[in-house]
Amino acid sequence: MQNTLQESQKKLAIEEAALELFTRQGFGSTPVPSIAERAKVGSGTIYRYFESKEELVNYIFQHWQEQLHQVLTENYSEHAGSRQKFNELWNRLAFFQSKHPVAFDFLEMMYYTPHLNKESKNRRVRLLKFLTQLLHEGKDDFRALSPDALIAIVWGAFVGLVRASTTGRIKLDESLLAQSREAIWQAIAK
Amino acid sequence: MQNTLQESQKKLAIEEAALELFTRQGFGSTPVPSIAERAKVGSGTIYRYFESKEELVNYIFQHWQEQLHQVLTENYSEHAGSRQKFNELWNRLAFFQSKHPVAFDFLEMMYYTPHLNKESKNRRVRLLKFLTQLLHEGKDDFRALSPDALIAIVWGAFVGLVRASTTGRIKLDESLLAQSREAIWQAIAK
Amino acid sequence: MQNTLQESQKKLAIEEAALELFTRQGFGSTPVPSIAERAKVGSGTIYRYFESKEELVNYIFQHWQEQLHQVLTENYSEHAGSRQKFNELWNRLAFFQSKHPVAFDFLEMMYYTPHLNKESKNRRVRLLKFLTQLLHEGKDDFRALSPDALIAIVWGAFVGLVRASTTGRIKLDESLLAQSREAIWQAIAK
Amino acid sequence: MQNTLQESQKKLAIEEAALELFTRQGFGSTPVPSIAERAKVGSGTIYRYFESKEELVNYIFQHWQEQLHQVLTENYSEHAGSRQKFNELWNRLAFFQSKHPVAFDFLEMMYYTPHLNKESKNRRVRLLKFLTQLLHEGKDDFRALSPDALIAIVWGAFVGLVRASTTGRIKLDESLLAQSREAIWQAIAK
DNA sequence: TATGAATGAGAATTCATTCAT
DNA sequence: AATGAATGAATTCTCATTCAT
Repeated sequence: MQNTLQESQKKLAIEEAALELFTRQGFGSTPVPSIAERAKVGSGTIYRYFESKEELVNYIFQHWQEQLHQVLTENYSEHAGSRQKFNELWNRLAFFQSKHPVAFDFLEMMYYTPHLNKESKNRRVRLLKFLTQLLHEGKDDFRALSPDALIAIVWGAFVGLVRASTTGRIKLDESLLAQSREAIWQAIAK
Repeated sequence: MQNTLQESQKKLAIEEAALELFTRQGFGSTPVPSIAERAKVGSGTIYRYFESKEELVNYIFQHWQEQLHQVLTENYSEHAGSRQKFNELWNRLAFFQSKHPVAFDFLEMMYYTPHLNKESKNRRVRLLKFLTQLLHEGKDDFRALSPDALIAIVWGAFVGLVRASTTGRIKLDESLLAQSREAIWQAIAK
Repeated sequence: MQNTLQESQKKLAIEEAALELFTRQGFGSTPVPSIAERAKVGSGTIYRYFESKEELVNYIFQHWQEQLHQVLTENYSEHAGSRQKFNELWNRLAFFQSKHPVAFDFLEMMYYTPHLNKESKNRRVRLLKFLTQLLHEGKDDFRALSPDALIAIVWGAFVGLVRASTTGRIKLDESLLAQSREAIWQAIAK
Repeated sequence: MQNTLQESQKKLAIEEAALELFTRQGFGSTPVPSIAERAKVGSGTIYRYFESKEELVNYIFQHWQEQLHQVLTENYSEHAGSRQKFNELWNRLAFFQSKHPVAFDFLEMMYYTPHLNKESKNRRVRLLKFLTQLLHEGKDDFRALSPDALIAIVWGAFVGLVRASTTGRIKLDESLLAQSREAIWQAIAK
């Protein structure tokens, strides 16, 4: 059985179940046996793939952080203007969130947690650095705020919309996404 | 011992310790005895004041949500314009966050958790309704987005800045606060 | 305040509450604070009168065993016949049980428990010895069984009737008491 | 491992240990870990088989009540006379008690306890109903007392003998059993 | 490789007892 | 004398992890 290119079905089921439960209940309130049950595997099986619950949560974090990284960074058109780059970024963020809403919440929730190890935190930092660089390149087009502050505003606003959608206060559809993209652009543009 | 006007010192110490630890480690990863230790009380003492760990977390949530509510809602000038109202709101948010940074993080983190009961969630909703109403009153001055969406953007951006500050990426001082207030205004203003 | 002849009201309230709760729930399932609550005293007060929960249960046992002893042994007519003595014994047992049903159950329940100390067990033995002697005196009138066996039968049958009455299967009134006295006499008489 | 016909060895060891300790010390004075220790299992194991300590005690009660029921009710000869039926009942009671002395004490002790649930109490009532019916069938041969009263007397006397044997006051051998059977017959026979 | 029964350390909670008032 | 808040050891129960099959 080819296990090089393709992860074991069981391992995937475990990751999927853990992602769901960690996100819904938090790391500390999620028993390993309940992950096993949801993944339809024995709880011993989890320990064939992951050394511990901590390793599991870090693995998942890194996996999805990587996915997010790829979506946000791949194939950026070099000669696009700041506005286009921003639109692109916003759209990709929305794309990722819509494809993987639970993973997005998970990443957002776990990053401020003591359960992540150095490497996991680094992965996040790496993405932030890319975004910083992106904004830095067009800095003349942006409000006189540090790239980090601009990113905090954009990212935070997006997360705010996602949360409001999760709690049912808004419906985050194409139209709202486009309108809010325009709104946030106004916030950061010079 | 005067216990009428003043909450028991022990109870306050417990609330304080629990706030800190829940925020730092999460509800499920915080053992009751560690709260007791930090509060410098016996662990049995916690159960004299709170029926369970769940009751404790809800009590703290409701207490701070109430504080936040007061800060954000008290004494609004009726005849202020939208811009002034927005500035006021932002400033108050910043004021509360700077006075009670841990409590702010706690509220932000716990609201999306299954550990809160109905009443706790209601308290949050009540605040959101107030903000909705505030924006609705000046709706002609705002971008054509639902009040809920506008709030999500403003609140989210603010939280984003706080988070970036917590992780050390930015320094959230008076100046940055003022600049970002201006930025977000541009996002929501018509 | 005279405390020599008369026990403190508080002490009596504690004994009364403990008797009730120990009997209903068992020694190990009765918290000291719940005794205090029922006795309407502070839980510290219990420890002014009794060194420990164990001392309390033994005190109560000895107290009621003493009462039972007195009722069953006082003023026996020397020149009564065996039948009359038996009737007298049965009637006194019934009298005590009807006056102090909870105490009777308590004594019956606690005697087979490891919570009683030597002295408490001795008190019971002393009563059994008296009864043995009583039966021994009239041994020619009784079935050829050891006094201990006869006592076991009589006492057991009485307890059986009390239990059936407690669970509501029978009504232990004068008439039934008299009839069963006659029945048991037939069991032990020669 | 064949687990269809045979209960798990561990479960049996737990039941056995709990039966012993509950009987000796009472429900409330028996810590779960001490049951585990006696059963030579980890204390967590107990909770794999029983949801709680309460469920454990009820399970054991129902199990042994069932055994007692079978012994006392199986294969009664339809055309036996009252005297023979009574002898049979007494002998079976003695048989069960001699085979399972601890279980007999346990049943006797627990029935008057608030730790049993409805179903457990019902099991006992079912047996009493059977006995009532048995006595009712031969009611012309018995003293003019309600079947429930007669049962209370017989059962109580038997328990009295068992208790006296437990405390070492008598030796409950074949001969004494036969003699006391005759004695009790005299108590209940017309 | 996969399982899930078993474990015991650790979690939440209770309670016998103490002690400051 | 009386209280009841406070305590921490003990109790019930959970769960991360192991291991025999």
